[in-house]
Amino acid sequence: MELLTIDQQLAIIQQNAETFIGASDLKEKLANGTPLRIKLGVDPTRPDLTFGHWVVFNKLRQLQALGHHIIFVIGDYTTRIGDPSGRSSTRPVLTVEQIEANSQTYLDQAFKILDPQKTETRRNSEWFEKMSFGDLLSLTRQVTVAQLLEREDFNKRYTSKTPIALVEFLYPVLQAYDSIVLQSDIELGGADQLFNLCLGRQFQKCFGQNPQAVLCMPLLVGLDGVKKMSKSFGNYITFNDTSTDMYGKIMSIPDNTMWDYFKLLLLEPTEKVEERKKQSPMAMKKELAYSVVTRFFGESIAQEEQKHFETVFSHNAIPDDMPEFTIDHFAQCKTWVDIIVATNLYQGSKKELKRLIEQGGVEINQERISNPQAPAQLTTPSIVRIGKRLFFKILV
RNA sequence: GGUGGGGUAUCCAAGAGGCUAAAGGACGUAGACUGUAAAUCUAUUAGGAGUUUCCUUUCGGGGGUUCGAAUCCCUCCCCCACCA
Repeated sequence: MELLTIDQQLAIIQQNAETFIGASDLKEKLANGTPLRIKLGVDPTRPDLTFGHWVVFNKLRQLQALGHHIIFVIGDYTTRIGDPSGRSSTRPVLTVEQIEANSQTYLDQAFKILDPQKTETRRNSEWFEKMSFGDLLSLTRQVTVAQLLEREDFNKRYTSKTPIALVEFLYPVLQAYDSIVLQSDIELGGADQLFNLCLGRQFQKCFGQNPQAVLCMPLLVGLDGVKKMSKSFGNYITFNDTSTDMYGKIMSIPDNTMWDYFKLLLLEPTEKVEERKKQSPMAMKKELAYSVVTRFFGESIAQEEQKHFETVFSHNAIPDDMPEFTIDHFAQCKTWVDIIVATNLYQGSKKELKRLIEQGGVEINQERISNPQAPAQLTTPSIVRIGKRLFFKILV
């Protein structure tokens, strides 16, 4: 890696990036030869990391491979405010306990991609707990309200008369302060973080530091193929999904969105992706799903999932493996609805289930049932299929 | 602090005493067609039951008027705008 020229390094840094600011500062620093301090902050607002995070983590790994020092910041303190980026309303507040629990799982999950040996982990409560009000005042002096209102999300909310809490204005200020504390040379983030990251740059200048470069990665499009992948839209894949879900979710994305996944998640070069666009989309998507599952679970599980997918969806057949449930008090369960509910394998209300049956969404031993009231004939082990993908076996 | 306008299901949004479990979208789910893609069409979208009907919960919270309230009255909470 020492053999790479500065320009080559810059090229790697910028690969796939949506925005890159501060190249000239960075060149100087690279010329010095000391490893750069790379900061990525994540707010533990939810229990799981999504593939959206994967995009940024990939970049961290790339930078790490160049010999730079990465700092993974858990925004446990900033989460108490709630990042307003891209939001149309104030975030709900989390309890300190929830934040702590999320922080823990974030770390566990992040190291599925990042190398724990080479990552410095920090929590920003470390410095914000100690920060004085005076410190905060001197920070807030450096930003103007006009500047904040120029941000698209704030602007929209302001003009549409949606409330903006004062703390939300403070959020970017705190995030920027992180950069000062950590003396970061590059801050990484999603494209929606542009403002926050730039503010860090601005603040570092105010405090006499050499300003950080800003590196925004594109936002990964979600499973719906329209909106960015996000927990709040429910269009996401998490690091903690089962292999089956991971494979299945990828197969359900619209064709046009899979190219981004190849590029941003698997880091395939553009030429290769262009080549893929000429191939059968179905085959390509299977490759994508296969590679992703391999990445998280290994090759043999990926093979299983591929087989499972082909059995269930391509051949519309019954999979080999499925949960089994023994029903010992059959006498009390007169209908299929009762039996299915008794298994606890179906999430949802009874009413929903009845509706599903009426609409032809439930099969018993490959036979569609249509009357939720009809008594169940349960004399032999039966295979229940609900919707397209939920299978289980009832033993007597 | 003053004046005015608001809070309806996951979201947007109608309704202004009974026909309202609450129009219409969006999202979601299931089915058809397919490649678990897109597009399109259909159904459905509070919970429970003895299921062509009944019960419970729901229109910001609480209380009241009425045979009957999302709709009227009282009170509390919250939001928005304009003026200061």
